[in-house]
Amino acid sequence: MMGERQAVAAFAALGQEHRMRIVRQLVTAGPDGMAAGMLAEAVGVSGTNLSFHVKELTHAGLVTSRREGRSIIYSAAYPDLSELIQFLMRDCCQGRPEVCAPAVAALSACCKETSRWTS
Amino acid sequence: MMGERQAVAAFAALGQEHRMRIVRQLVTAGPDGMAAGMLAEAVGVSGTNLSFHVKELTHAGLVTSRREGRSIIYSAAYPDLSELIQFLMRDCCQGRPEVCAPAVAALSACCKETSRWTS
DNA sequence: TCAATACCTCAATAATCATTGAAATGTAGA
DNA sequence: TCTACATTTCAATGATTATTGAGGTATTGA
Repeated sequence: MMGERQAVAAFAALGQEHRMRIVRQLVTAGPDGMAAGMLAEAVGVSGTNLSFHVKELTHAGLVTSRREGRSIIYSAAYPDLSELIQFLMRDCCQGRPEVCAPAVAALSACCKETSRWTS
Repeated sequence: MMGERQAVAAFAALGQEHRMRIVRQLVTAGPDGMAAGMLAEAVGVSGTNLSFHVKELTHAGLVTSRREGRSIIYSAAYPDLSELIQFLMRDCCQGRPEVCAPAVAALSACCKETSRWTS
């Protein structure tokens, strides 16, 4: 389960325009991920700069990588992203369920087709 | 609806140990909020420092304040927190519902007593 | 093995952020 | 009005963070 230290690191990582875009790009790209070059172009940063930000995201546990030929492929760390969300939710509910109720409602609608996941 | 700019600002605000604690403390404290002095002690920072961080959180839209006698009372901005969560959820679902399904499951369990909120 | 490609690491610089203490503001009660 | 109290503002300092360019490493195909 995700601790405060780790959650703070993850939020700090997401609190930067380019890193937020990188994560969103990778989440959209899906489990197959994207090569560094493509990702840099999509996000609009130099290769060097992408490398820096991706390393930050990797340390925060939000992104993983693998080599494939002469490319390095980055992917969103789906399980860790999910845990971060759960961390935020868990805290938001501390005695105040009315805070996250609208969020869970929106989420339920968004994920309706997978509502068979029930635990 | 929350935009990227605003979400980045909110995440950046949460990506700092003391600010994260301030927000959690206020969320736990409920809508009645907490006086600055109490909050500073609870979080473990000086009054001056609390003032700085609370201002950051206010700019990020995560905290609101009101004067009450000679105290200033801070409260969590529940609606904005909820929107931030929804922003994260919305993005996590872009074509990949399996990412947030575990989170929504955990959330549903946590907020079971308010499941009458259905939109 | 050579040259080209795709990325990364390192060091330096500029920019932003966190913390502190001193001084100012606004509020309440005598 | 005077004093105590709660909190903020300001200026200065040190600590992180972001970005860049130069040079390095791994992989591929000729």
